[in-house]
Amino acid sequence: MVVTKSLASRVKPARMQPKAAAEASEDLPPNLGELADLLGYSLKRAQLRVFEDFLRVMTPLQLTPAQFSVLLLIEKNPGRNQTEVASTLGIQRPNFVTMLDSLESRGLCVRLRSASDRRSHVLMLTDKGRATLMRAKKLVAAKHEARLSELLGESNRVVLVQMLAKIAREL
Amino acid sequence: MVVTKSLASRVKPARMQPKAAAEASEDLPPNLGELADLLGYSLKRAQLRVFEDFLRVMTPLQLTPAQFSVLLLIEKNPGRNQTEVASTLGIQRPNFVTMLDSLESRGLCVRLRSASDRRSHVLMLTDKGRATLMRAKKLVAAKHEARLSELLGESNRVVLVQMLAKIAREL
DNA sequence: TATTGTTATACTCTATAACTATA
DNA sequence: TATAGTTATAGAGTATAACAATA
Repeated sequence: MVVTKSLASRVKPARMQPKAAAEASEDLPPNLGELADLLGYSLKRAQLRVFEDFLRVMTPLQLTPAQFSVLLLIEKNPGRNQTEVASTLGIQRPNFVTMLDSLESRGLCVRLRSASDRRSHVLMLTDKGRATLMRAKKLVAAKHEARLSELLGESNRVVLVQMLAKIAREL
Repeated sequence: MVVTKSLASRVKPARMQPKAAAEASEDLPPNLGELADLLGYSLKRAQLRVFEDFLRVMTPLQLTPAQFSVLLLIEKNPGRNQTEVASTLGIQRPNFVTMLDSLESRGLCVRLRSASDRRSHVLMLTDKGRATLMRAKKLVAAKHEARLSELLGESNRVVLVQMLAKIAREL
């Protein structure tokens, strides 16, 4: 690639690359350089890849990672209200309303008026929600986490999760 | 995020969970349960935390992680066109236009018409771009990556990056 | 007065189709 | 015909203010 002189003169030339000596870099993909050592960069790329694989595996059940986490949390903590579940997952309460609308309209969970505090909605899984979640867990374990375990080795996978949890907790 | 930091940092997460979480913890935060073992979950939470820290450290230079990665890639691979840089970073070409508009309007980089193919724009850093990037690198190394290294230990930090890169590459 | 769920809204990211100018 | 950069646009995800019902 040659640069027109009048335009190029506006910037300091970063060492003219000899056309023939441009060797590998002319037709090969760009070099990541220091980007490859940046934790945030590999973290983001890995997260996108993992979510992509999660969605692929979960296609038959049509559950996003966020929806799956909501169902898991309600199952483990039945009777909690929207504020509690949302804040545990780092979801803003207004945004959680739409998420719940979706899950409830699919018959996976219900909002029940609390008798002790009539402002709050107690969250519970339906039978269908429990059944769907059980199928989802099996899919995730058998096709998603298993694939990661195969790629990294199970002990490394566990170490990885613990390091990530530590970052989320303590950074 | 409603994660209590000071307390959580002192407590090693117990792998054993009480059988019925609902009864015992009416006033405690909900139990994450199986969520804590899901790689995708800790991956996402860690990624948000790391980007948050990056933005905090980068406040004086007003560079997002994405903008920083673009500047790094242009510095390392001067003379590449928009399509090459964007696709290397996993950015859609239409979205890259706005990003470049922003960086170019701040005088950090320039688009030059290629003489060999007048359709494409060759990307280069300006002097200001190089200076800003150098300051940014120093901030990231001294305040951001150093903090992660302190948290995990440098050798663990390197291992973590390599595992994440492997996921991004091979999953 | 404070809190729960909700509505409205806005801003960022991301994804796709289609246009233009070049090849 | 195909490609590079661009425009327009639409869909997620996320953040904040404010309101009604309830405490």
